[in-house]
Amino acid sequence: MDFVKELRWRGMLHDIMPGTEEELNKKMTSGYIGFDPTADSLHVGHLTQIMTLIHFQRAGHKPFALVGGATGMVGDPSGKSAERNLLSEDTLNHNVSCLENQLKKFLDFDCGANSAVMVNNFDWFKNFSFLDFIRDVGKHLTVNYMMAKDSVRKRLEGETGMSFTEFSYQLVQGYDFYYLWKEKNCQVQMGGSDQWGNIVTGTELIRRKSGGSAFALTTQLIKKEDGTKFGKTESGAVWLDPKKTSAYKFYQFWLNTSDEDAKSWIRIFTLKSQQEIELLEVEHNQEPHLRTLQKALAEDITVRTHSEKALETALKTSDFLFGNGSLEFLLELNQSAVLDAFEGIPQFKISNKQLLSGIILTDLLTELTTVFPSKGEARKMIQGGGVSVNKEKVLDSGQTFKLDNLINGQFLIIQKGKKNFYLLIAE
RNA sequence: GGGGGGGUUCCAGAGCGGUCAAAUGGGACGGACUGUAAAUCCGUUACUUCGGUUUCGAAGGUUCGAAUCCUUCCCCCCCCA
Repeated sequence: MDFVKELRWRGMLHDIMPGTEEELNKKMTSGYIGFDPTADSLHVGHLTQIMTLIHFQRAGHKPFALVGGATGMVGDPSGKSAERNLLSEDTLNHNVSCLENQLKKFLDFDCGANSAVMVNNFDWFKNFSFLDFIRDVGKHLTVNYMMAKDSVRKRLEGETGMSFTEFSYQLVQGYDFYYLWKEKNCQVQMGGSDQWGNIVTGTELIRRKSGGSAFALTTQLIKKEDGTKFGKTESGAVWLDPKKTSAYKFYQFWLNTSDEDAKSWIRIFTLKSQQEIELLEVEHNQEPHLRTLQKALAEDITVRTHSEKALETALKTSDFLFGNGSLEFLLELNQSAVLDAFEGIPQFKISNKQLLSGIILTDLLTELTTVFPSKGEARKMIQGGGVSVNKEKVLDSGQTFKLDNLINGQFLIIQKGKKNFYLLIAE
C-alpha cells in the first residue's frame, strides 16, 4: 500500500513537502501527529488525524501519536482569533491520559517493527529551562520568520493582539519535531492543514540546527458542503468518549450527513476500498432515500470507535425512535430491554406520587427534567408544534399527565423537535 | 508615563434621556416539504404564577424617567514615549 497515494484517492491530502513521497516509498519511515489535550476526550474532528495515522501504519510505516502535555500549556494560536485561557496542570494531566487511552484503540501498539508509539512532549520539556530554550532553539529562527506565519499575522492585524506565550507556540511545537527527529528518527510530521505553519517551523529548525532534512504533509480540513463547521451538533461537539456523546448520538451524527458529504466522508473516515465505496455509491444513487452511504459510514465508524455491541444498541434505538408503529414495539419489551434500547438517550426519573395528581406539561419539561431551560421556552416550543409525548404532538402547554399516560405503566417518551428524545421513568 | 478609541442580549453590530427586552445581520432552535438529506419557505430567540420581574463591563449618583448624562473602579484595543 502506498501511503500518499492512499491519501490522495481518499481526498485527504492537502499539502505535501517536496521529497516526502519519495522518502516514504524508500523504506519504513517514522512519522507523527500531535494532539492537543484541550479536553478530556478527542472528538470527531480528530478522526481525520487518527485515520491518517492508521493509513500510515497500514502502509508499513511507524506512527507516533504525540500528546501535547507541554504544548497544551502554551496554547496553539492557529485558527484562534483571541488569546486562550491556560489550562491548569491537573486538568492537563488528566486530559493527556484520557487522550492516550482513546488513541490506543485505533492504532496497533504491538505488531513488531512498525508498532505505534505514544509520546508526550512534556517529557522532554519538563527539564528544559527557559534560558536553554531561547539559546538552543530560539536563536535559530528569526522573529521575522515567525511573524510571517498566518496564525501570527492574523492576530497581529486583528484587534486582540497576542501574548508572547502564544507567539512562542510554534517554536515549542517546532522543537517537538526536532526532538523526535533526533531521538526517535521521526522524519515526517503530519497534521491538519492549519498546522502547516507549525510543522514547517519544525523542518526549518531541523535544517538550521542540524542541517538535517525532514518531511511534512497535511490533510484537508473537513468541511461540510453547506459551509458550516464539521463536527458540531446542537448539543456541541461530537466526542469519541461515550460518556460525553453516547454511541447512539454518535451513530446518529454520521447517519445524518448529507448525500454530498457522505460521499467524501466515507472515503476519509472508513477503511473501505475504493471499489467497495464506488459500489455503495451506485447503490445509493439508485435508491437515495435508503441512505446506503450514510448507513455504511455510520456503522463503520461506530464499530471502530465504540464496539459492535454499541452499534447494535444504537441501531435498535434508532429503529425504535424513528421507525413506524413503535409504541407497540415498546409494549412487548420488559423494563430492562427498554432501558437497554434507550441507553443512549437522556433519561429522567419521576415519582408515581406526582403523577397521581397529574403534572402540568411545562413543569414536567422544566422542573422535573431539563428538557427545556425555562417555561417560556417550553411554552413557545409547544405552541410551535415542536413537542411530542409518546409520539403524539402536544399543542396545549397546560395539559396534565397522569399515571394512565404512561406506557407499560412506567415510561413516558418526550420528543423535542424531530430528533431529540428523552425517556421519563416513573417509579 | 502621555494621547485616542472601546466594553450592548449566543456572536457581529446599531441605539446615545422616555415610543428599548433594545434595529439589522449571522448563528441556533422549531414548523412545513422530504429520505432522520440538501435546497426552499415560515416562526421563535431574557424570565414570568402573563399582573409584572431582572438585563446593556462593575458600583454609586443626577432625573418623574437612563443602555443613553455625571463620578469612581475594572477590562480591552490603537498610537506616542
